[in-house]
Amino acid sequence: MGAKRKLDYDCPIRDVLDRVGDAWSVLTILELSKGPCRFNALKRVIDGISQRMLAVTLRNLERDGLVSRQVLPTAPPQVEYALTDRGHSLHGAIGALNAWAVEHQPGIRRDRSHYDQRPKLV
Amino acid sequence: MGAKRKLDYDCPIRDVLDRVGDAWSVLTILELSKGPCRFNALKRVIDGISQRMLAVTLRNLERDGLVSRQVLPTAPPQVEYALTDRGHSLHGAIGALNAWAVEHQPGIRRDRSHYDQRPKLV
DNA sequence: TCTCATAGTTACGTCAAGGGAACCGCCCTT
DNA sequence: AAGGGCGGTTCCCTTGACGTAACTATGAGA
Repeated sequence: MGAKRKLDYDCPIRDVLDRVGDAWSVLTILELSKGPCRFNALKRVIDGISQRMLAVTLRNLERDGLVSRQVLPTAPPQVEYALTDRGHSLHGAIGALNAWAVEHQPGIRRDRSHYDQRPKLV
Repeated sequence: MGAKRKLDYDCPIRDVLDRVGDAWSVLTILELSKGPCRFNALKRVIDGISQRMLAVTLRNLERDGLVSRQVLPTAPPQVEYALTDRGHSLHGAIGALNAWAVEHQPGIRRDRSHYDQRPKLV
């Protein structure tokens, strides 16, 4: 069984982790938390994302009701993406994790380099 | 550049996501949150994990100071893994995310199947 | 002596996530 | 008429994550 186990998700957190574990999803949510944004604007501001991955990511977020997609009747038609209420609440939850990360990163960094430098005393 | 971008992590949340996004890490933390446990005991209780992945996962968790590894002077030597304080606090943060997941899963499920059934009105 | 358990490591093959680039129709500007 | 931005889709190919299986050492028990 190669790669990721997309196994039966009776477990709710797995559903979330599938989204939160994906870096592009998180970055997209973080960007959209600042306000609605259009496709190419997102593409420009999310550093390193490919056009394809942005499309895929937005589709998944939309599918989960985290992001809304609105086609503006302009010419040429523009598409505006925004966080839904649910998306905003997930952003909050991610914020909590982010707070943990910010608080503990220095210690983790320290332990990590310490671990890497120690001899292999298997 | 295939698969995951292990890019420069100035961003703390990326560090966390690298761990939290990994299903095995989360499952391991959840198991260890119940109390210390030995290698093969973990292997038996974490459904579907391979020996190799458990070893890799534990190494990474230990490296980040989330899990401690203690060799017991028994014969044959047994190795007991346990959450550190930091590990416990991460377990708390994951719990928050889990709460969000439990609360929103029904809605997500609904939206998801709704999305899947709607015609492709591109 | 043979086998089992404990706690791994190493080698190898596979498979799908994701990057890159080309392509699409539409409209605007030059 | 030729380019350029918008909002994607489709294809191919690489690569890294992961499972499988074999191998390690040590000591207990039959």
